[in-house]
Amino acid sequence: MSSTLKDIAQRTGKSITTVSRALNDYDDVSPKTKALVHRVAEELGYTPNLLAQRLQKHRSDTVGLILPTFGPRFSDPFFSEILAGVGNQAAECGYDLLVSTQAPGEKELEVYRQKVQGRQVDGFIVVRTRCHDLRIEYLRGAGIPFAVFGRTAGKLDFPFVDEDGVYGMRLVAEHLAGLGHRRIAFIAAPPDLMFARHRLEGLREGLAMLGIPLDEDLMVGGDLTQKGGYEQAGRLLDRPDPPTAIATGNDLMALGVMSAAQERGLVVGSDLAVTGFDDIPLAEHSHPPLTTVRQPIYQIGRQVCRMLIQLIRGEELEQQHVILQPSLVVRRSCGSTPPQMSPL
Amino acid sequence: MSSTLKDIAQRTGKSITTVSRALNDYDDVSPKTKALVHRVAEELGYTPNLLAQRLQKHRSDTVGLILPTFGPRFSDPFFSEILAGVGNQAAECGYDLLVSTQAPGEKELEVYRQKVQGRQVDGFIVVRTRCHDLRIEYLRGAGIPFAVFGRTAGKLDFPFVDEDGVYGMRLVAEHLAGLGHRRIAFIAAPPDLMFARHRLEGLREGLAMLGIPLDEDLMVGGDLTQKGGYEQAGRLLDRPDPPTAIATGNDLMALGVMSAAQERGLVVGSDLAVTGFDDIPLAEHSHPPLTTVRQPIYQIGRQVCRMLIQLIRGEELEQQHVILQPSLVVRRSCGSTPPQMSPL
DNA sequence: TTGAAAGCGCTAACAA
DNA sequence: TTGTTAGCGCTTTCAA
Repeated sequence: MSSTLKDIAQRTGKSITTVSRALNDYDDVSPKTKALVHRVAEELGYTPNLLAQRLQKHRSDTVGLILPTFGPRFSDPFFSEILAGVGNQAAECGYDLLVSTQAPGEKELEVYRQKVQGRQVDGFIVVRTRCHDLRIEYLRGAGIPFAVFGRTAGKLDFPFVDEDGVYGMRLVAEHLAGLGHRRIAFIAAPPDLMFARHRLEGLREGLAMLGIPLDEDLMVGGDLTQKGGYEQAGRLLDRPDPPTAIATGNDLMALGVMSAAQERGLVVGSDLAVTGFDDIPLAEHSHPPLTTVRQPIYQIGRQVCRMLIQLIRGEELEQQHVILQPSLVVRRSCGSTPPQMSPL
Repeated sequence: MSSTLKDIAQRTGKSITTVSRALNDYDDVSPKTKALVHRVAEELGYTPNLLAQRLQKHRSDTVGLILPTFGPRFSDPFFSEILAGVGNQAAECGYDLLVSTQAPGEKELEVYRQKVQGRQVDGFIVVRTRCHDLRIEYLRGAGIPFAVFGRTAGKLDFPFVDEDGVYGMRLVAEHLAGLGHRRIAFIAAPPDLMFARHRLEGLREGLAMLGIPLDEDLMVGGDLTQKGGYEQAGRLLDRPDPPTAIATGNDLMALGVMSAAQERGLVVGSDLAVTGFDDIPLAEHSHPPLTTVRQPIYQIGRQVCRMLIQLIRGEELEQQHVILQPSLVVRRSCGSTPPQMSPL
């Protein structure tokens, strides 16, 4: 059914070696032979057995990506976009993408180990970093190439791309303050996630710089889901002294916040300001459209993947560390006039 | 850095063969030798080279999944859930998952071919079927195992799992009719997708059975995105004779419909009924919570993957064709009282 | 310009 | 119970 070099060798009367070299376009093969070999290869529908090639070359031409996800009802746009970015970049460079989903915890490192030891991947992409990230420690120790989306609290001696979450949330703080808000709540992302820390820090700094008092009771934790945002917002809004603005650590939670507010008869944009972070596609067409901080996840995915491949190939990295400046996307969830006439 | 059978053989003074058999727990190896080999393997941190194993075994222990996605701003919860389902099932069975994203079109089959010919995968999962699906024709012709989420308009001589979209939309029709709606619009999914056809058919049948006239002008096409739903709903609502209910071919579009309605000052649930299809996580916490048809995507992903693996292993399939009955999830977007007290 | 031979790391048939 | 031999499909010295 599937032909090999041997088949071509037999048909052409050449040796396997010659066939191999002809196919790989070595210049020590006569043009005539090359043409012959190529023709026969075509006829036979030859495709190299990548497994064999890889065994011999000691590379898998595959990058690994393990999505740190929880449970069956998993549907974080962040992962979709990062996957598309990494996947497309890998494909363009001729690499395969090996994907796994594995919740953070005990078994997580085992999966990394297994893929590394079994030589199934040439390198890893790590996404959604934790402050102390065992995955990174493991990969560093294993001496295998890896590139990271995000930073950690420890030594940043690895290649990464990250967005400047501190700056992003400072923009939010300024925006809300500029609109006159003084009681600002924040539904943060889980504190073990590094980006959560940055975003929280950015908000704190921003408010401090503007001289706006910060009520610790209004700083609550969230789980990144719409449901989580909904629940936390409910609690915040049901307080005797509810906030006038609720900022969140990601868009999904912001959508939940809006639902909770609307359920209570509040008009988002006038009775309550809401902001998100990420600018997922859903943010643009929510009601009202969500004011948020734009993080080009897809592009970051591509860039991290490109970094990794350069690393694998032993090329010099143009930049070892990339920190992107996010921008505020003002829509209508804070009641300010959006820059465009219509959200479309 | 990484040890091989040879290393263990040298250290133990045994032959490579014996080591291999000891490690694979053959019963023609003395317990003593086994123990020795295992100990040394442990010491050396031995992990088999999967590439070598696979070459020799003529299997890749990998299943392929190519997400038929469009463009960079890709974020369809459908894909996230199917990915999680397939991925988890594959992992449980000891299979790797090779993922690609590739928009439908010219180059699509090339990607399938490449993975098949290169022996990179033992089989494929096909998702989001088209009425005439070239991917399926190719795989059928290539004689490689595959299992499908969805059906086609052609001969159903392949293993698949699908949901009964006709039935699902009939439930929607009944629900809306029961609430008194007579002018019902439908924003369909792209007509080349098989599930789109089923759902449209279900709505038509349902309305016909109930004796409700169907206005062809209210049957419009959508692109599965929230934005698409938003735009189409805008047109429908701006008509001189707008519908009182808008059903959609998937949840994402329904969310867009709600935005468009709310932007026009309509109250979803009283001024306008909206329904979706899929029951993605977002549907539960939208505002108002979305009445939709529940399709257990994650579970289907698992099941399709299990099927494929059985096929690969040459096991008998319990069922070649599975069609699941979806159920209506009544929330508040149609104004009916939800069955529970609160959406939580 | 070409081919023989070795080897990547592993498994399996066959002998001993 | 163990080792020898061969081979998966490919690439790469090294000689011819």
